[in-house]
This record gives sequence, C-alpha cells and structure tokens, in this order.
Amino acid sequence: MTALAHRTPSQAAFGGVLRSFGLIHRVMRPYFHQFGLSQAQWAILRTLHRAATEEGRTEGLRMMEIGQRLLVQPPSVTTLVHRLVKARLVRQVKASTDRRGFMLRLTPKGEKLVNRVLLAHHNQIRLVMGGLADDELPRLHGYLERLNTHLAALAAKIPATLD
Amino acid sequence: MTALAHRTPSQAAFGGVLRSFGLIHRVMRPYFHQFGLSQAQWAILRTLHRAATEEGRTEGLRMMEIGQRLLVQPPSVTTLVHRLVKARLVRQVKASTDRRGFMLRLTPKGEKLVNRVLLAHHNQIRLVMGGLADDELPRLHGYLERLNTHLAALAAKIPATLD
DNA sequence: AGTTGATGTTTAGGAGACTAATCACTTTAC
DNA sequence: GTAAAGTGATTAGTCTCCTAAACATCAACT
Repeated sequence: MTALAHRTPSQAAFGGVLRSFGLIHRVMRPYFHQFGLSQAQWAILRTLHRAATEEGRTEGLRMMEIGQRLLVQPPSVTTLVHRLVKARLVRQVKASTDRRGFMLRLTPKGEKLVNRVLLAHHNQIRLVMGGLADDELPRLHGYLERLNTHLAALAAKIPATLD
Repeated sequence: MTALAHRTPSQAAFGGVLRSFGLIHRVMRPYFHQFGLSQAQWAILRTLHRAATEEGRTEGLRMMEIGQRLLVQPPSVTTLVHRLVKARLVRQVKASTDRRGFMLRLTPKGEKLVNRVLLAHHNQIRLVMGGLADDELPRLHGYLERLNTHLAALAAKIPATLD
C-alpha cells in the first residue's frame, strides 16, 4: 500500500540484533541444560572463573561487581547466586573488613564444572557462529563493539533523566 | 598467565551480540514505559499492525502465529495477550470455522496507540543504532541476516534430537 | 559518640519466558 | 459413527529479570 512499509537500515539492523539474540538463546538453552545449568547461571560461573584465572582476583568478586559485568540488577544476582550456593558451585566468603557484603568464589566443584563446560565451549560457539566466515567474524565484532560503546553511553544517560 | 585467555573471533562476536541485546533492552525499556508498554507487549501490537496493514490479514492472527513470528512459546503468548485484552488494546474474534481458537486484532484504541508509538519510533531506533554510520548499518544487517539463517536451521534441528 | 548519608544486599511483588500436562475441539480412520 | 490421533490454547509450576522499599553496615561530620 504505502511506501512506508519498508524498514530503514537502522530498523533492519536493530531487528537483526533482537532476532540473533532470540535464536542464540534457543540454541544455547538445551546446550547448557546438558550441564544442569541455565544461561544466567553459566554467566555467573564464567565471570567468577575469569576473574580468578585471568585477573588474579583470588579473593573473589562482590555481588555488585557481577551485576555490573552482566548488566543485571542486584536482586537478580541475589537469587541467582543463592541457587548456585545451594548447588555447592559457589561459596560466599566473609570479607573481614566489611560485614555488609562478602566475596563470591567458585568451589572446587564449581571449578570442575566450569572446566568441563569450557572443554565443549569452543566448539559450541564456533557451531553457533558458523554462519559467518572467519574473516567476517572480526568485522561483525567490530561493528557490535562500536554499537555497544554507543549504547552504553545512552544507557548511562537515560536513568539520569528520571531524577 | 596462559595464552588461552584471548577469546576467539567466534567468542568475541558471540559476546558482542549478547551485550548488544542487553544494552538495547536497557535503553528501550524506559522508552516503551512512556507509552505504558513493555517490549514484549509492543512486539505483539506491532505484529498485529503489520499483518493488518502490510499483509492484508484483516481477519487477524492466531495465537500460534504470533508465537512463531516472535520466537516465543504459546503459554507466553497467552498471558501476554490476556493483559493486552484487559487493556482493551487487542480483542479476540471467534473464528466461525474452528471453535478451538480465535483471531486476534487491534482494537481502535490499540491502533491509535500503535500509530502514536510509530510516530516516535523512527527517531528512537535511529538514536539507538546511532553508533554506526549509514553505510555500516546495511553491512551489519547483512551479517546478522546470514547468522540468523544459520541459527534458525540450528534451532530447528535441535528439538528433533529430543524425540 | 550520634546522627546523617552512602553503600551492599535482601525482600516483596510483578512481568515475561520456559516445560509439561491438560482441556477443548477437529480431523482422520476404521 | 465412534475411537484415535492431531491441533489450538490454557493451566501449573519454575526461573530470570525488573523496581521499589527495607535492612544492615560503614563513613563522615559535628
């Protein structure tokens, strides 16, 4: 009918990101389920593992830090971590200097599970991203990185307008 | 420590998509909130509007069809639509031929709201995707389209293995 | 020392997503 | 024409995420 039926480049790319996420979620859910994990739970385990092995944060991470890295609010971290603690994959270590909070670390059981997942992860991610050629992946990543920098600035600005 | 700390191109691009989605969600939530909508509710209204105006589906869409288009399972559609019906934005029309289901259409109030959102939408999406130049957006979209085709094939294959 | 304010986490309540099971109808097959 | 299989939608129960409000502790100022 009208010529406005066509989507602009912005809208097409925007929709592409949303759809990619939805499809990735669909593919990754059964994968994580193999290990008895959800995507959100894996994200926390991986974050703790990375902090310990790649950043030397042997004392662990605070709840808040995890939330910031995963773009998730504190209450979400609370319940998620609570389940992981019950499953003996994560433990809370009292910080002697500040009795409000504590540090989160992987238990030996948690580390073992993370290593088991990591063994399969390389191939799984390659499978998921297999629609693109080796020289295209860095370009896609480059676009997304710049988009994400822009989005982070936008996201940081918006809550301030509600004051 | 180890050389394995670096992420592969697949992992970097994969993480980029997840982060883009998270940041987009953060930016779009308050935007939709202006109109009293959530992102999921808007997706349904927009889907019904597109079907009616661009596809000539004046009779409306079935619950199932909405779920398929939005990559969402039937129970999610049920509760979401129920709220929109209560808000008088959507109505269920009995299909005379099949008494199991019904067709969903926008009410006049719903159409008015969709048009009001669409007025702002162009600019909002441009703002969100503003981190990229005009000639980059189609390239990003191209990559995502091919990725999504690949992912859709993967997603279609996986549930079959559970039979 | 004692309020005041800032910070870290939890609680309460709600929306959106899922799976598995159920209900209501249609269609198919005997 | 009735039983069986299939299809459209809902219910029940769980998980993840949110905002707003409470709670607990720390820091700072008088």
